[in-house]
Amino acid sequence: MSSTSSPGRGRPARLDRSSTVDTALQLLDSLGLDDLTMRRLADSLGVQAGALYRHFATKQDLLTAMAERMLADIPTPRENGDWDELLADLARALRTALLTHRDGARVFAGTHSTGAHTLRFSESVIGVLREAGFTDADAARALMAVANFTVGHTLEEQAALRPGDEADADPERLRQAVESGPFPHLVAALPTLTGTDFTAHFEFGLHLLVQGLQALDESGTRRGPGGA
Amino acid sequence: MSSTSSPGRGRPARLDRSSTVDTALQLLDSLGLDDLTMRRLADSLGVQAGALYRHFATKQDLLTAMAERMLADIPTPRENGDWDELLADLARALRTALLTHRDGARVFAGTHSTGAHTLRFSESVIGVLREAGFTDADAARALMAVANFTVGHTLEEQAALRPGDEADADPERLRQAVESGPFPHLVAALPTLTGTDFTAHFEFGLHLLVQGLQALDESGTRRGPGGA
DNA sequence: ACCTGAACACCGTTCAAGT
DNA sequence: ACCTGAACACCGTTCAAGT
Repeated sequence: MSSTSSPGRGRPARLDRSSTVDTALQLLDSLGLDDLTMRRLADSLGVQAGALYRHFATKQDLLTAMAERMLADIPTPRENGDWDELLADLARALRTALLTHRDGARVFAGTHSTGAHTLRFSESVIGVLREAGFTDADAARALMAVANFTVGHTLEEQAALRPGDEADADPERLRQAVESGPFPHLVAALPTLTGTDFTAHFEFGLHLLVQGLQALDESGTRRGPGGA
Repeated sequence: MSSTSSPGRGRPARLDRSSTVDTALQLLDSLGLDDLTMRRLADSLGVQAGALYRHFATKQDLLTAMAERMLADIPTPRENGDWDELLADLARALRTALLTHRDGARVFAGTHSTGAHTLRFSESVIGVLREAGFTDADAARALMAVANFTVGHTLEEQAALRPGDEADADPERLRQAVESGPFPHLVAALPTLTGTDFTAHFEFGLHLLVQGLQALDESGTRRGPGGA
């Protein structure tokens, strides 16, 4: 809204990290990660490619800043609420954040931001779990499990929605391969495997993880009934 | 052992897909994915880069064949045994297969093989679950959840073990970022988060997924006690 | 201080021509 | 049939020189 730069219009553009990341994310959406080059980004900014290196040490540094930016809008969890719903909402917010940009999961998976947004997300997940009574170690490992599942899932989801024109070169090749071999169980599962309700797939896996944590909670914490 | 090619020795090497994939995987281990180029692979095979395109349509095609090969040694599950242990063993075998090659998870995540080894793995997972009484759809979604978690985890594991010299530029930067901000929960979780017992991390997440499936099994199947 | 111009050392891929 | 040689259209990154 009140951005100080109008990238791509005026010729003698002055760069800064923030508006460069903005433009890079727009370019990511229109070109995809494979075609997002330092030279094309420089063009979009009205600048020579070398100029980018005053602000980002490497392309990897740029990608890390883009990944960090992607998590900017993930909200902090409510103060009240059950831990299992708060945790699920954080996982959903992460998936949504990655889905917001083309190849978002691939950018995120290829980087390791230690920026404020990324840390705030981790703090939220671990906070929800520690305040629910989980061990420091269990909270940390639950964060990793949920984040790794979410990234893995979204990587698949965005890969499945990528190619050619409308939907499916992949499902058809898979179907043919499965049906021409000794894979009876796969044949039965094929309708679901090639289905495109990725939200349902994600919710299934997320539910398993949350259920697993509930089992751990009950076996470890020894709560009396009706505890406030 | 009885390989028909001696890549890198004789000059007028004849190429074929199988031995080219062998050499590519060796090169992957020594150079890493970012430095594995068609030209370097061609050099290793004593051939010009263009010659590779008689056997692989694109580099992506080569990478898919490499991913497929990585799963070659994953065994079929025993006929007897509890479904939860069989499932966990398949997940462990997938992680091990990806860990066997440098950047293995990155290669695998970037491809979509429909080859025999990949299909056999999927068939095994779905078979274990369907024979345990799970729905076709639940078995399919459980496969996706377990595979996505395993790939996501191994991506992180191999990324953490990559860089510079021995261990940690990353953990130190993370520690400093966490401790210089308002992240009390993260501080408490930091020892576990920066810990290097990736097997323990993996087993934790895997346990959550299996527990979740057990809960689903019990709520859905309505088993009497002691059923054989 | 920040950007340009130009270069360095590469890429994936294609394709006529050789054998 | 399969590979060579050479090219095409690019890359990420560096750095003296300009302003």
